[in-house]
Amino acid sequence: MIIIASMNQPTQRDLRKTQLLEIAVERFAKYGYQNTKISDIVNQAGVAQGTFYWYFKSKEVVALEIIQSGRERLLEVIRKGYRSEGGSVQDMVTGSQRLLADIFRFAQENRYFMELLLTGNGEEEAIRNAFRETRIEMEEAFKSNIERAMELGMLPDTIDLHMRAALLVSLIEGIVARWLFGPVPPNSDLAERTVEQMAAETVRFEFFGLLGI
Amino acid sequence: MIIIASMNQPTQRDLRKTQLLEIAVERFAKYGYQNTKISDIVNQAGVAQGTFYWYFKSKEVVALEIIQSGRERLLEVIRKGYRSEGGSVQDMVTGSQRLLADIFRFAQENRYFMELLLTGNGEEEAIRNAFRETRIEMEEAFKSNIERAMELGMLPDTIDLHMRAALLVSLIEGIVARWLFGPVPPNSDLAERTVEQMAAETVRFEFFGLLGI
Amino acid sequence: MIIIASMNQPTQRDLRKTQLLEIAVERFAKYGYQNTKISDIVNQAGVAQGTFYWYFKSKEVVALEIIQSGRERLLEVIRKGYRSEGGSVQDMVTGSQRLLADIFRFAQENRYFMELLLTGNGEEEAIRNAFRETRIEMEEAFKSNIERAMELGMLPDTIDLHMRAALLVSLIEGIVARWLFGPVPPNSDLAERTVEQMAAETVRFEFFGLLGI
Amino acid sequence: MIIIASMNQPTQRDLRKTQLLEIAVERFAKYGYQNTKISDIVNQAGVAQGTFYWYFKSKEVVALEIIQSGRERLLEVIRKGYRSEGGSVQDMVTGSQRLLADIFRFAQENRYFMELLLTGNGEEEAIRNAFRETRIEMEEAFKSNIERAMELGMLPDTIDLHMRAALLVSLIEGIVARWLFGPVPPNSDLAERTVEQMAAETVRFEFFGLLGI
DNA sequence: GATGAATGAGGCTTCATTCAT
DNA sequence: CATGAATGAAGCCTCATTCAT
Repeated sequence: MIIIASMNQPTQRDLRKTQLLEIAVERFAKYGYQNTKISDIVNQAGVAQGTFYWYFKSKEVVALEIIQSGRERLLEVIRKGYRSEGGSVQDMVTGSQRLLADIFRFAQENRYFMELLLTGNGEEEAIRNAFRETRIEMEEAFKSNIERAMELGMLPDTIDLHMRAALLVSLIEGIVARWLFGPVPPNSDLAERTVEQMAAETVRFEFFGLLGI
Repeated sequence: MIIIASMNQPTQRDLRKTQLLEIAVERFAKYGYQNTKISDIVNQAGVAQGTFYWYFKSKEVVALEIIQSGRERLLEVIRKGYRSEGGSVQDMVTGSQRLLADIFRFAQENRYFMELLLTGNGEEEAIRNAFRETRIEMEEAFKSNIERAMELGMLPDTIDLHMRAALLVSLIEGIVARWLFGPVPPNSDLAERTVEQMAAETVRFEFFGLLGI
Repeated sequence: MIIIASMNQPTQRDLRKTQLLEIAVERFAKYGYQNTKISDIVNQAGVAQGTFYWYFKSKEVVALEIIQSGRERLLEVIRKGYRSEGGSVQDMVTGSQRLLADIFRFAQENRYFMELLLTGNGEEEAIRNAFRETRIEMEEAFKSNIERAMELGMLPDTIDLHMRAALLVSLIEGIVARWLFGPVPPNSDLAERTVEQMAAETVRFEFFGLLGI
Repeated sequence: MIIIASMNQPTQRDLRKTQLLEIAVERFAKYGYQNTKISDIVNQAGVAQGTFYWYFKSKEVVALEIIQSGRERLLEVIRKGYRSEGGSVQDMVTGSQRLLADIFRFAQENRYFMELLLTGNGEEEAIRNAFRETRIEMEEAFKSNIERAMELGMLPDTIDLHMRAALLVSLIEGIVARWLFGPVPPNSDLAERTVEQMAAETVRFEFFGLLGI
């Protein structure tokens, strides 16, 4: 779901633009950027080829608009994440679980954007960079959360900050990707899980590892 | 390094084929499958365009050969991994650390293949599938290791098997990708780590999570 | 300056049409007919794309209107040129100089039209023809002037009429083009000349050539 | 006629390239750069569209190659022009007539290139510039010839150097254009003239003007 | 084995023109 | 009168693949 900022009624123009963006993000995610032809998009939208260019300067800028919009919304979810000031370990776990649930929910509601973000690659330089930056910002957001927890003495310093952030984001990105887009082994039931189950199991691994309680 | 099976001396033909494969895997990884033109490959190799087609039926089969060769070698590394029959938790951790180190070393020595495997996407159906299958096989290999450990009572059953395997492979894939290919935040020192450091820190997170010893 | 024929006050409609014509002639001259997009014209005029088609049936007719209007005014200047009946050589030179000055002045005041006329080419058939015809009419006007002078015995018949007319018009067209639109060599001071200087020097060459007095 | 530099036998490659260049220059001259489609060129040559791009990077570079090649050959003709050191007026006239004949002959043998050079306009920036530069160089070549003659006292200094050069080149360019490409008035016999006639009549006007001997 | 010229389908984009409001 | 969204034909160029030599 892509939202066009506007105070009140979306105009006819907004609607058409949104339609094209949604078709684009879906096809980019499903078939890849390069395998998505402008003609595919406009055919699905039921408009002429030229119409696309009334709304977007080029194929590349559609992709960039999609990323830009998704990036902002995703980072907002993460940043309003941990707000906890001190508290017990249990508080931290609960807070983390809530954050993970928010992220998983966002991913579920923006599955094509997330699929693009997590698996997109091999496209033009500018697009590649937009993705990289988004993922870095995401990692930075988590890193500052972890940093705060370490300063409050809530986390041991057996593993260093950068590594922890990298491990944590790896975990989240990987599990979201598997949950929503696969690849998943034949008889795995991963795809059936709810947001809450995903959050609960992930947070347990996050804090306690394989040996966890 | 791509190896052509042949009983003895590699022939002239093998050498040229290997050269083309190596150039291809590097470019596929660096620029993506679709952004790699046959003309790029042959130019870099210093041969004529037509020569490529003497060695490969099509662009697609080069990719498939690359995946096939890498898949076999990677799975071998993983499968000869845990061999431990029972033993203490410490034994399990040590075994796991050794396995991780093997995987990291393999990734380092086959960085273009790994980059393709972990970040490749958006290419033709057949190639997409080959990657998916490889990653599933990888997850299955880990799953059977975890299963054995759970049967031996070495791991609590607070998290179910599939989820555990998914989380574990997410962790490994994500951290390898960040370590070798990025994206990595500006002042992260991740890229400088040795195989052994990576293995030690990852295994700690694997077993004990963020709160780990 | 393009003038729309109308008995009294120019209406709002005339003004808008004039504005569009002026923008069009300027851009046609500066960038060429084909490089001038309707969207460029309407953007510069600050109106919508569709508005253009309320005033003109097509892009081509704008060009034709421009040529038509310019052609009439230019020919009028030339035709009211030599009126001299007999007289001395000096009279002829003076008359010719006055005519040249008129032409140069017209060119200065209608520089975009003149640029189009003298350098325009490569556009659609109809437009090409309109230009050709205009230039032929121009040459015919000069030819009849020369003819009269030859009949009156004021010019020797060493060079034939057609050739003389062609040479004369070549001279005028070429020098106007260089004076107003270039290309002009780096340190040439041609562009700074006034109408009167241009006329004086050109008429001297016209009558006496390189060796002239 | 476009010539590819090569020591001996033109290769198959040279022949094809020459063929495409010749078709291109002809169509550019006849219909204009923008009205010439790559498909027109390749159809006329009887090859596939893609073949064009085996020889030229783009439509623009064909035009530039054409100009470059023509420019060099034209300037060579002009520069080896006046060689006369002093001498009588008659020598100067004779020399000039020979030079004009050379230029006219070149124009006749390279009519499409000349048509492009003299009437081409309205195309892409780079092409426009290439033409401008060529014409400036041409004027410079004439200017240095005139300058020498003035230094030797063979020409009066009633008209200044720049103006003289501009007038002279206007004359030549204009008369060549009319002779070979028109526009020419209905019953003009200009087009039938031989190189020698053209040179004789032009040189007379050049030195003596309308009143000339 | 190897070359490099040739092919041709197909993609992205432009832009004059039309049309409902 | 005016708007601006929509159209669709067409052009340039790319590139995997083929093929004669």
